Amino acid sequence: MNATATNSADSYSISELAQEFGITTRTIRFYEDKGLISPERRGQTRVYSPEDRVRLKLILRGKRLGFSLDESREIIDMYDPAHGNLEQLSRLLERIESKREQLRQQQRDIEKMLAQLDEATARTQAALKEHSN
Amino acid sequence: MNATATNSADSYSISELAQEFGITTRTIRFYEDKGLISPERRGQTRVYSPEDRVRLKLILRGKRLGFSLDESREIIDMYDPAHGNLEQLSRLLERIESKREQLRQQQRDIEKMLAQLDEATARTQAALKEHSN
DNA sequence: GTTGACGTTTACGTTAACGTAAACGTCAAT
DNA sequence: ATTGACGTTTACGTTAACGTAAACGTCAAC
Repeated sequence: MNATATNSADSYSISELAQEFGITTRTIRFYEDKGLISPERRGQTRVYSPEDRVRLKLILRGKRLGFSLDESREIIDMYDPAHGNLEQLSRLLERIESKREQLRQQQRDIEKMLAQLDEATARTQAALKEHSN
Repeated sequence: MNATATNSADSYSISELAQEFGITTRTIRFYEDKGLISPERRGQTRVYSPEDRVRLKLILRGKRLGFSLDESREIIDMYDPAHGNLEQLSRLLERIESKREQLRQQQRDIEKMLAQLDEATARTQAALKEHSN
């Protein structure tokens, strides 16, 4: 009943993660190629930490919002300890605010679309009533 | 001061729409190729109606939400008079509800991302304070 | 009458995000 | 010792959504 049967610490195999998130192992390796995840190696085999899992989660969440991998990478980079100098830090703040604005735009878009769908539902149900003549 | 200087009714040229929405004319023609817009022709020239403009708006809104052109087409199709038979109508209702669920998922994703960005802001500001030593 | 702004079609090029296949290693089970 | 499940690398293929260039028509302006 344990997801990491043979592993001592919290770690995952590539196929475990693939199955959990409904993606292929090829996809996960592709993300590694693009520098989004860097799992450890036990010999030649990839071993994923809980942090790696979180990164995957963030990537897929970004995907659902239509973000590119580069954009997701940006968001992930915003998460870890801002290690830069003062200028880098203020630019980071700007980028964060920029993302925030983008997300707010998406919220507005969603509201409008949901309203449209409400209307569509109404019209369709009306058309259905017409059919019951 | 009129957007449709030489036109009698409400209509737009391809470059007017391109400029208004910040896209290229090539993009608009591409959407036409894909069957998302079907402007009239005055001779060989495309003439866009207000309805065409709305369609464009919906497409671009979909884009901002990461929807493919096919998905946007679906949403647009949901808007016009549901002309089908009873079975088609109920399937339409299902598709609408499906889209609605997808949008709700996006709302949740956005909430979580915004929370992450809040944390990121806090950490970055903390790092900035460290710098003022 | 030619220049320039705007339009057209046709077609090849490009980038992102994987899919898919080949060819191979490894280890547990039969 | 061979089968099967899982892992690896390398590499070519694919789809979506345009970009870009070529080659041309049209119409008002100079």
